[in-house]
Amino acid sequence: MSQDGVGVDLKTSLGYLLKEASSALRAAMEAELRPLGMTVTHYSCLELLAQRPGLSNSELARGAFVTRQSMNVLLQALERDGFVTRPAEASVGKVLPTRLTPRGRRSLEKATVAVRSVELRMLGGMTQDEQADAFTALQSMIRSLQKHDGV
Amino acid sequence: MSQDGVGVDLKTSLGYLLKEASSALRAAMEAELRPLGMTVTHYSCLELLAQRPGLSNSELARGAFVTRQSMNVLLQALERDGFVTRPAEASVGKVLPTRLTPRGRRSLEKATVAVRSVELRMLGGMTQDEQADAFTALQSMIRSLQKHDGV
DNA sequence: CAATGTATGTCAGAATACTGACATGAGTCA
DNA sequence: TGACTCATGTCAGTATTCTGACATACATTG
Repeated sequence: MSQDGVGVDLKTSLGYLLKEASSALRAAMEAELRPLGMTVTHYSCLELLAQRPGLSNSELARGAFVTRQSMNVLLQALERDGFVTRPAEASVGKVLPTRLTPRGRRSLEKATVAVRSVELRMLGGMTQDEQADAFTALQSMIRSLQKHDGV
Repeated sequence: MSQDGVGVDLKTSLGYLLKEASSALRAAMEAELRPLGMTVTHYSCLELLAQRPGLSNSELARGAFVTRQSMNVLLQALERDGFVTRPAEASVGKVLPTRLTPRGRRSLEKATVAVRSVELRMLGGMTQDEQADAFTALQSMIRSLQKHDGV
């Protein structure tokens, strides 16, 4: 467990730290959602739909950071289990707007409480200013990374 | 694509932003590593070994944020392809210290250049102070999240 | 010394996400 | 109008990671 400074120290890399924080957050969320029989992607999908009803499969995929193929199988399962509904045919184009059912909304409510506790715990040791700094820093990173490849 | 503020705005959630940044970073890294025939986990493993030779399978798994089972299959592939070596038997306990081969080191060098360019791009739009703020903020989040479950 | 707890390496099966590919609908432009 | 580009939904197969389980090795504790 000793640290021999051969080359770059991973612990000084913002990229590594970013991955570590994201991984810790995901693990904490999964631990909270597991008792509810929900995965993080599952929850993300429902939360997105609650905030923006009528999102399409592709839009949900982008919002949950998975491929549209992955989101598609998830949506089929959610539809089969009665958490969401999609029209059988598209009214315009091929886009099928998705909406939460009452059951989906109830399921989401419990999950939201659990997830919010995780986020609050994560922010617990930070001042308001530190949170604001982190916010702008993360936005800056995202912007820089997206600049290069596409979009 | 319009934003109706139904409930919590995901764009104001630090957790969501964290996931977005991490996802963008991973995507950018994968885009750079793909031409080299390498995945992010693959690269992480090699980088960890370069910095701390002799790490065990479990230690590598924790460092790369995957399970030790996942790291095990990766190590078997890396060993088969001659990038790393592990002793046939443990000298103490069950721990098998892993080391890079010259071939593994050469492979890592190319990858490091690619990955470093991504990290530099990510930090491009930030001042030194902003980077320091982000660093402490991320560390704070990690600490808070780890406090609750284990360790 | 024996019992317990913790950590490791590994195998097997299941869950999840991915890449590749195709057809369809909408917008653009000559 | 017709050719082209782009985005979407979806199917199929592959790849990766995970969970569960087991045997083993060390440390601790009575």
